[in-house]
Amino acid sequence: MKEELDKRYEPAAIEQRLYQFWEEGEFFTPDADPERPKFSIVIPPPNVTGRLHIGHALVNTLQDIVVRWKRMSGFNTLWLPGTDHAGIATQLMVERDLNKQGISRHDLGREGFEAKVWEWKESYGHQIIDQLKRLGASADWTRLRFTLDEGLSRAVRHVFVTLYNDGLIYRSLAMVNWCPHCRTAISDVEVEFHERNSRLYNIDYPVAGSDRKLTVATTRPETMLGDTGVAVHPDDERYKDLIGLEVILPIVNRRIPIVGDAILVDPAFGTGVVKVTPAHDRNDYEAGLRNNLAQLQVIADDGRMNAAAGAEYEGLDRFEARKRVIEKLEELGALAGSKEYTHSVGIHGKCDTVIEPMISRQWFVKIEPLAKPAIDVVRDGTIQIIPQTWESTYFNWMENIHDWTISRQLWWGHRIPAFYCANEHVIVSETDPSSCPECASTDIRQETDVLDTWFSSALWPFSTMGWPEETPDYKTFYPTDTLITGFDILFFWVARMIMMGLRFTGKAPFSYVFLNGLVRDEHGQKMSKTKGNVIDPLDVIDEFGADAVRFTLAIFASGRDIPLARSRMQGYSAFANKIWNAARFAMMHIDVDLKSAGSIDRDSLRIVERWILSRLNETTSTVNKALSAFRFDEASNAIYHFFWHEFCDWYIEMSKPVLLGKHGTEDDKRKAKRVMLEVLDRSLRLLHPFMPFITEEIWQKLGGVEPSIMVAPYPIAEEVLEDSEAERIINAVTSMISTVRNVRAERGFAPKDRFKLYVSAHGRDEKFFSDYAYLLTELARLDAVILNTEPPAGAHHDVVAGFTISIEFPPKEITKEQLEKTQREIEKAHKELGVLDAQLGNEQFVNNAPPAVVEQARSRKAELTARIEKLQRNAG
RNA sequence: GGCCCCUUAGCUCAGCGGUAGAGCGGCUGCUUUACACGCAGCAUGUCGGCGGUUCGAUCCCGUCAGGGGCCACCA
Repeated sequence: MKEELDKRYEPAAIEQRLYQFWEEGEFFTPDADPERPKFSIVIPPPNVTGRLHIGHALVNTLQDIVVRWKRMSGFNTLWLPGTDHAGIATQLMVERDLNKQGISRHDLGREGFEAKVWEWKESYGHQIIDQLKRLGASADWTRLRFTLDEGLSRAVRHVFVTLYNDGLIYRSLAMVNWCPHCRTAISDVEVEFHERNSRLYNIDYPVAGSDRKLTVATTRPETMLGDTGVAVHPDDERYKDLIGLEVILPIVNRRIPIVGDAILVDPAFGTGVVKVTPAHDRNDYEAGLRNNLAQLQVIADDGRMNAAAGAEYEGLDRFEARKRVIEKLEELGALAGSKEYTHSVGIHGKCDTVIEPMISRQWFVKIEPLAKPAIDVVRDGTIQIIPQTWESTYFNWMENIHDWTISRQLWWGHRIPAFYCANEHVIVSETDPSSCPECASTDIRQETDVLDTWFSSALWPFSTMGWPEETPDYKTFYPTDTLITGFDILFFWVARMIMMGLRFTGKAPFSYVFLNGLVRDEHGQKMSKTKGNVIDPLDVIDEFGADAVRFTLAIFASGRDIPLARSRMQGYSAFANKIWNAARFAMMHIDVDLKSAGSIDRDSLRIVERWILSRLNETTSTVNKALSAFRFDEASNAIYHFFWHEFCDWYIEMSKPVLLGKHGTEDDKRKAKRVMLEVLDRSLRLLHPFMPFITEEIWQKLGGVEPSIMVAPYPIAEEVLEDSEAERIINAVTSMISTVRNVRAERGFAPKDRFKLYVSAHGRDEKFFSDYAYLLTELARLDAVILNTEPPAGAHHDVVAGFTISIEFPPKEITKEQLEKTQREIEKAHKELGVLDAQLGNEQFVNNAPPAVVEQARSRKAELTARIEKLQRNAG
């Protein structure tokens, strides 16, 4: 071997080359071996025109970790990638671009516009895919899907038609959330409520034929133009006599009825009188139906007032109309005051426009029959949501679910497979009908609305596998195993996939849902362009390497929000460099590669080698367990700690005397090299899912049998490698070394000063400390280790890991500070001893506590007693 | 109003019944032949307050106080 590595790890130099090697080697594509168990996962499809942001980086890093882990663990693994057509988002983006050129989508017409968006998709659709590749994502790109692909579109049509025929899709006039900017209906979950400062206006409505007036309050005065009634509580003594009379609506001077409505009106709230605008308010709509009030639409699709609002207001934007109405009311003396008011306002998150409730004919999914079984599978554990605390949120939402508005008045999306004939008969069909089955009319036109993007995403786990055909992929890989996504789309996506999956495949689409948190900045603030605290994953990949970015995301990923800091990524790029240099050191000494290295004769190993293998074994066990439980943080932490602080800090240092020929036989050296190679190999494989690039690069230089580390077997813990004896003794050695270093620094000696160490050890331990004294002399920089001999007067005494030791220093004045420090330590030990004495003196403790705990307390007491005695000698 | 989460070292967080931990930052040494993106050492905590359960509580239960999230309501 003896191959030289560069002194520093340069990620940019290898990442692209290795990714290309993987892709060309077809390592991401599962084989057709039906003997091996399968593992499958589908990507949460990013928007096709999107750009990779840090949230994508997180969710895809976690998926890739799981996928690489499973693949190496022997599963026939499929990670199925794809993109989403993202109806509104994409349409808005393309429209914005057209607007810059002074073109509106209406200039192009529907077909022309659609063609334009497809052009966009061709130009920018691969961008996010390329960016995922830079992250190291090992998805099977040969199976790349897009929600508007023909196959997926057919699944969409099939589901729509089936649900329609089952009576679960209906078309109806109803109050919906209308976005005047996008000019489409949107579903309830798409409405975001934000607190806004506003004013609450009181308006006097004179009662017709009386000198009384009713005062109503509103934050939306312009809607009064569409009022068709006022309501009071039927039992309200103040007003009940007025029910059945009319008020005269100011400005428009229309007479509208006073009705009694116990549901709409809370007599204790405000004036106890409510203006009723059935066409522009959800509650008023219901109240209007109950009381036979007219529905008068005064706001048009585009958010401007229409002719029904009156000539004075027609054509004005609703907010401009609001101002004018207030002015007019003041002028008429009908404004009875106003006050500042904070309330939540429905906003369309995609375009930041205030939602206008509107009556409109839309398509809906009757959701309750779909929700029930979807609740059951989570309740009975068929699907597990992790962290589990999200389950109550899921239940809460599913149990109060409303019908799903699925039609969108957009051009970009799956056009609803419904048709109307000249006689307005509705034909719902997967294929285009040539004539109406009811009236034989051949004058057929298709519904112009498209479906909510989430309608197609809801089918993603099976539509991507070729469903409704029973394709080999569908049979092999559906249902999938795990879903990893953000909690923010639990309702939008996860819940709907569960409902649709159960309904159409009869199976839960996955068994585990891991919901990751939000990536925030280092102080827990949301990342936003305006705050300027956004971390661009591509920037940090350039700066620190993909492995460091991935590792940082993983080590924070426990399901909570992630406070991401550049300093952490810098820290883990240092870790990558550490790995690189450990490998560099190893390769300077190791002279066999993995292919030709024989097996290890464990029985003949020296204790240092037994120890590191035992530590690695425990790490392996921790990592596998943690990954099974989606504890990415615990898994990555365990490897980090092992590699840096056990393997590098201790094992490599302890192996140097042997490797450099300062100690031991040629055979010892050969074994040390073999174990060094073993630990490096296993560590790299263990680490590969987290840091795929650097591990591949080094592992290939070590000459692995498999063509790539990504298809080498993932380490599993083996009981034979557990070695408590080695752990006990090496723990004592490292503790002694730390104590010597510590005391050396405390007493103000230089690192080059050498001392003698006296250790009292008996039986097998005496043999050990005699054979392995070099570990102490080399690492603690000692002259000699002297066993079971009375140390000279003035030596420093201590008890470490059960062994009494003394350090013989050259004569040097002990300072006051040092004495005080010793006193503090004695006090601390006394305090702990006091606690132990109290415990052991307590019959309840001795009788009730587990024997191991009592035993531990006894031995700790013995050690503390001995230690206090030694420390007191140090203090003179 | 309903549900959920958080409060532990200067910062960001692990730990969740048996002697308080990590990373970053700070301080002191060290050009030790893998790595100064390094090595060694040091410091700092009434584990938010108050009760309770327990032989024992940072950990379990109750309660109060701060902070955050989701849903519903908001004339």
